[in-house]
Amino acid sequence: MSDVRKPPIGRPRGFDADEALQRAMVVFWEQGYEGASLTDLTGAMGITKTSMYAAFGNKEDLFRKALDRYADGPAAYVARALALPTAREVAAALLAGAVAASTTPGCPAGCLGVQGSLAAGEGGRTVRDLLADWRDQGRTHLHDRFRRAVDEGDLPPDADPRVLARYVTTVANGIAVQAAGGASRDELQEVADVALRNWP
Amino acid sequence: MSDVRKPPIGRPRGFDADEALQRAMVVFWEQGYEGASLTDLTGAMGITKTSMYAAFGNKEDLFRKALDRYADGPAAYVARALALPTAREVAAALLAGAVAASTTPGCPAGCLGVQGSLAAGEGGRTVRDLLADWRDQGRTHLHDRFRRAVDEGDLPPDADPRVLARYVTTVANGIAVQAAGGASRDELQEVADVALRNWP
DNA sequence: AGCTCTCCGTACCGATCGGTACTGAAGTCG
DNA sequence: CGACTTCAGTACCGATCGGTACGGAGAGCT
Repeated sequence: MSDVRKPPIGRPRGFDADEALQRAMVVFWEQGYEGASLTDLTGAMGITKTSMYAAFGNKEDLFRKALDRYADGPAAYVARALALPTAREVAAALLAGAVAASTTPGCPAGCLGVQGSLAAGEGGRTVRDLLADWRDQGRTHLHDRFRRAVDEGDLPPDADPRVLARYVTTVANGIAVQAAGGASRDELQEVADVALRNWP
Repeated sequence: MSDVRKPPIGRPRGFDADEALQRAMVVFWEQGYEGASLTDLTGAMGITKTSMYAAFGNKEDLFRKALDRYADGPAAYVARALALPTAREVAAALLAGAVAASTTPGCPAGCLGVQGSLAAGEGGRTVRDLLADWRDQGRTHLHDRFRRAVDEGDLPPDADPRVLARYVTTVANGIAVQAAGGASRDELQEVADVALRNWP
């Protein structure tokens, strides 16, 4: 913590760590945490195991960093949606973002935060809980946003921001599952539209 | 196929195959297909690997049989819901059933058909596709049921049974993900209620 | 009894898992 | 240049993966 910038002594690394992390994220996204072997990961990253361990720690650390990158990249729509002026716009943008992110051509179908690890064996419990916390954090932010909307009169006073946040999150999660099963972008956008027809 | 009943020659098996399959189903439900090792499975089943292979084939066959059992057991609410007289009752029973099955005390949280395998490595693709087909089959049945409801005048003529079926399925899948993340039965039932507030 | 067939426990198979030690090359400094 | 440091590749680690060969034990039949 004393010196955040360390002088580049020695041979500099011969690969782009950002690019490598991006590739790793895609592999985790497609195959899940347990389903992605180090061979799969390093193969896609274009580096050897040694380089991966030196640069990222271990498999679990790599997944954490990949999840951070996912949050800042494909899942950045969440933060953008939360900043919109009305609760209805927030909900609509969140679901539209989930549909878009889960059906982006060239990217794996679905959501890393869901299919990265839903059920896991002994070794994958930590990551499973990490993802559960990650999803729950998104739901909590939405809850806070909807509570504010009630305070501001944007949502009617009898609206329950807790249940609404859980509802929107549930639909978004369901969209991810549907996308993983092959549903198309248009089909899922129709679902998102239906889900908001009853907005208070 | 010529003789469906084969005489019980030789030593009869010393364990209850139904009970063993039930235990295996629970392990798959809790840990997913790839996350459940043969050691986990046979340990919970109370038999050895040899007995398992003799009685069920291999791991993939065991999963198939466990999924069948899941469909006839915890997921039997689907067939019951489809037989209800009105589309609204069908949808409500389906979501309530998903909530109940995903939050049954003493059973793993969530739905085997979802968390059994959403994303998988090389070896788990077959099972992943099997589950995707399984989910899609449920959606198709719901689609048929809603189309019939439109024909019968139970649903308004402008209702789109395809989108409605996809919507209900999506919410049900989302409920499973939420349950896997620790959501309670009451919270999810509230979500199910909200999801049906706009029913046509 | 004696035969036959199956069950079930052990011990083992090659492959792969995540992770590491070691080596030689290659870049950056004095 | 020469010292230093980190790179990347190979070869390997013990553990575990799904799956099997084998052999003694036990139950049903004649």
